[in-house]
Amino acid sequence: MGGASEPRSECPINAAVEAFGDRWSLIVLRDIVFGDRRYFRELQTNSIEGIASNILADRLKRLVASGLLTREDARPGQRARYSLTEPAIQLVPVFVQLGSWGIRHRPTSSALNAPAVLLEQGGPALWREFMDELRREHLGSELLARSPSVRERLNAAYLAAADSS
Amino acid sequence: MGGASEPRSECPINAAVEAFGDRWSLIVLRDIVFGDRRYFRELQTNSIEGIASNILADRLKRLVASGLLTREDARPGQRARYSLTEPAIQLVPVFVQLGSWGIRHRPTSSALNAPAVLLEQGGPALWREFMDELRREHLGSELLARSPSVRERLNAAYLAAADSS
DNA sequence: ACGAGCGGTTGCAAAACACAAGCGGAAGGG
DNA sequence: CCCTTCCGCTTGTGTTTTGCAACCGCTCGT
Repeated sequence: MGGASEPRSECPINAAVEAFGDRWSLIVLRDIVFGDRRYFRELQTNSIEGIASNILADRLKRLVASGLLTREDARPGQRARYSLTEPAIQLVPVFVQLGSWGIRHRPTSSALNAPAVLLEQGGPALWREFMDELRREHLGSELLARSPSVRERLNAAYLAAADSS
Repeated sequence: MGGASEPRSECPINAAVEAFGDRWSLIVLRDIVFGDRRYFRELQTNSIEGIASNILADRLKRLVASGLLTREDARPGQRARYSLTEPAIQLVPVFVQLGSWGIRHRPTSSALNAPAVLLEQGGPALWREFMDELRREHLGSELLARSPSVRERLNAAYLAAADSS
């Protein structure tokens, strides 16, 4: 379980696939990035896809091992918080493109689309703002300014779309 | 085997994960898009990750079933050509972001990086040009202009990087 | 008739996945 | 103290997917 076992190739796309190319890793990361879930139970019980606890435990371990998440302490029996690392935060553009593609080419819910639409329309400037926000929340320095956050706007778009549907 | 079995959710990101979120689908598509491989044996024997023939057969079937590829005829014993569909061509921005991420955050080969770097620097204008090129090659209308193609430039970049390493 | 090339299939073992149940530690209340 | 609740998982079971190697029927050029 310990180690990265020989990459299949040195292709950057293959590297990405090896890091999170399975049916759950991106879903977990999505819930942390967009859903602001940072604890095991939160991730499990609020999962719309219904992830099983053993799979979640395994993915969290792997994502920590591969440097996409960090796990903050917690002695047994206590809440352990997961945080995004800089590499994980830089997945935002990947998520945006995946979301844009999904909206265009698969049947999806307009409510769940709303955040993706907003990010697409906001363009790279909005992505960067969101990434800065994630850095503030996940990489120390939890202080700093408070204007309506990008995630709050994304959630507002979701709720508005959910209400009207 | 026939049908799309109930999506786990209507989230656009989940839709993308369900369509090609496994260890091989994106690799196969990458080889078709960037490597210009359109036949089974080409895909199998030139695969740098070494895909097994049964996995390749299964992925091609699935990608056809989910509308990302088309398979042109071929009675048994004859070459069957696979072509990208419009949804698959629109994965180019996804590939670009995955490649950018891989370069930045994983150990990769500078030769295999070169095309990704070029696409990143070229920006959306170059992506669109490449997508138009793919449309010409894969969606009928195989005619039209001939300036040095984007893929040729990507390959040139790869070869240059491979030589000097 | 023959060999090479074509797109696969088959069998088998190992790994990953899904589902349900349970577990030891910690925290809160009576 | 005891009891309940919540915490992050682990365990056990059966099913599905993967990886590896061998093999198959067909067609085409010679």
